[in-house]
Amino acid sequence: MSAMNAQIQPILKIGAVAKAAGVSIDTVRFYEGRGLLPSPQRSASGYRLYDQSTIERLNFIGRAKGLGFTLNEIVLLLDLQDKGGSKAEVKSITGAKLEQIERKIEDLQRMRSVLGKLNSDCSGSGSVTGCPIIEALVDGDSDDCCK
Amino acid sequence: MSAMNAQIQPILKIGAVAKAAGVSIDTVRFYEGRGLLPSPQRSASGYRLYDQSTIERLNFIGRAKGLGFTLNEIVLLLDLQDKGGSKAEVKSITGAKLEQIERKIEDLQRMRSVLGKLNSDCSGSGSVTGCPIIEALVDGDSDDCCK
DNA sequence: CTTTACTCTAGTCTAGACTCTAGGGTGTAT
DNA sequence: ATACACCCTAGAGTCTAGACTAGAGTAAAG
Repeated sequence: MSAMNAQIQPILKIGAVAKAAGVSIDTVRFYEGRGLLPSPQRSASGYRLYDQSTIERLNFIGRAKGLGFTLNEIVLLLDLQDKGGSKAEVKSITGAKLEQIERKIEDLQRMRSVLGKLNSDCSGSGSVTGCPIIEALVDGDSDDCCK
Repeated sequence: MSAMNAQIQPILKIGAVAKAAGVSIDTVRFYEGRGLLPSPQRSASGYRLYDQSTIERLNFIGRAKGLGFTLNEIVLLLDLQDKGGSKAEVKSITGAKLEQIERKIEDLQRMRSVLGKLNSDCSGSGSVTGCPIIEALVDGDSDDCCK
């Protein structure tokens, strides 16, 4: 009964999990060092041995990264999942991230509007003398935008 | 005639230019090493000596940074100004930056919309079990957004 | 048996923009 | 004379997210 269960989960080496999750082998080892993945079992010769759940965990990490979370934040998220946190804790992380994203969007929009205006003000022909872009940088017409 | 001119520009030491431009002394030295500032004159004892124009140059750098340019790009911009480039060269730098900013804004907006939806889907009370945010990360409902 | 593919550790390297450290010398006010 | 602020150099450290390397051992196929 217990002797058979040992074979139920397919045993994967690092190359296989990496490939299945679409990351590099280096990344898998790096995540282990950063605490995103637990230390795996090892074969007699020292090879890391994984099962399917590691692929899912790697996918979780990839999705969280895609939403803008840093690895440190992902560790927190994984911990909440592993150790059973509260929804409030999850929301406080995602809420903070959302605000961060919003602030960054606003910054970039300000940059875009200033730079877009300067860019269209500049004729694009002739020497740099009198270029409105350079002039703005020199004498500070763009200061309102810049911090 | 020429003997008098030597005193017209106030001579500033590094701490004074740094303070006037709102950057640290380290930053001034760092910019010198990176080629954003020319090697300044030195006093007999080796102190760096600057004049007003350095403060303006530091302000230029600060404004360009505020618009999203990297130090390497700012070197290019300063070179165009110093050595007299063309408006077209300036525009090619700012145009590329503008596109970069636009792409970044789009990325962030995608993140914001996915994360915002997840965040409002989550009640925020009770254990993490069944939290829509975690679930989305686990089973990939957010994959469309994530790259 | 040999080739090829895979894995191991440990450490270095990248970009970007600083920031800090150690161990000194200089300048001025009291 | 001495305290104190200021300045010098060279180089290392910080943060993020890995990529890459060397040198060595292991596994599977022909």
